[in-house]
Amino acid sequence: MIICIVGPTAVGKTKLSIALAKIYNGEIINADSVQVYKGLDIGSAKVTEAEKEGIKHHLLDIVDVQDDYTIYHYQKDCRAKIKEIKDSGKVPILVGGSGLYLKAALYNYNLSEEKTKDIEYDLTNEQLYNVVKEKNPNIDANNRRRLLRAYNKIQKNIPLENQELKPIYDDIIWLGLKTDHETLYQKINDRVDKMFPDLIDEVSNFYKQNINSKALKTAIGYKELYAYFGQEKTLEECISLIKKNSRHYAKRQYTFFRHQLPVKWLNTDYNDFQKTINDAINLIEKS
RNA sequence: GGAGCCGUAGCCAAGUGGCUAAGGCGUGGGUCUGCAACACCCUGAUCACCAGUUCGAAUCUGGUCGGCUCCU
Repeated sequence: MIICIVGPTAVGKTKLSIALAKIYNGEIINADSVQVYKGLDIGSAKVTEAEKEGIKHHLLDIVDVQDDYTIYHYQKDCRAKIKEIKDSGKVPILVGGSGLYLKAALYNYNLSEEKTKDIEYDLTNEQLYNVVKEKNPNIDANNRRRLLRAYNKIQKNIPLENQELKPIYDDIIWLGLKTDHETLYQKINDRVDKMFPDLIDEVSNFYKQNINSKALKTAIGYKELYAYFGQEKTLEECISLIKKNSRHYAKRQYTFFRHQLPVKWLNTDYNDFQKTINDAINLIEKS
């Protein structure tokens, strides 16, 4: 059995995962693209030692912020951890909001290490699209990043994958935590407010060292504060931007989990979390 | 009581007689086989109300309602 707990940011995944780990003799594998980095603790809402309650956690703090970690690395690391935990007779519990990371780890994505990054070509989107559509007619004609990705592959003679995607394990239980939008948005706002002022220290440390890695340029809570330290925005503007970006992110997460993965949903009951845990157990027992 | 300004989508806002009322933000809905906390797409209007002028009105005129500023 592999349990996957997904859902938007701030919905209570961490809490549920600890409870289930205790019940099912599980160990937790992080499935969050930011929490793999060392030092990105507050902004990514990483579990604290106290919150872990002695449950073993994997794939947290495994890379330095200046290094780039991608879906390829996650696929490899996560599969290794699943095997390791299963071999020890325990239940792997994957927890996180990075949908593509989970899908890559658990589905038959055919990834291999790429030494070089995609290069920019002096071509318009339309020109790229005209080449790429021959191999992948479904590609989004406006999405330059994905067009470039496909174009680079074509230039390097790497075939564009088109085999059917399916899970590589047959014992995955997908649990999705959700709550109504109003409550969730309130939770997100509260969570962001509580990150301050500590988050400022966390980020200024990296800013002073002039680190501009992928993680810091893309993670919510970090990229916004860089604009504050760069004096492009006031702190107040940054905070509301962090909240806004978190809300947008939560919305995209819902969409991804709803449509890309066979998730069984349950509601978070903030007043009686034991009820949420029981609901989760019921879903697991039925599977 | 008098004078002036204003009323366009949830918010901001362009348009001041003529194609189908710009745009931004938010909201909602999506896409996804390698940067995924990424990138991208879709989404809305009895132009305050009523009457008039006109071939044609958000735009001009009158009235009503509402708001703001100033004067007494």
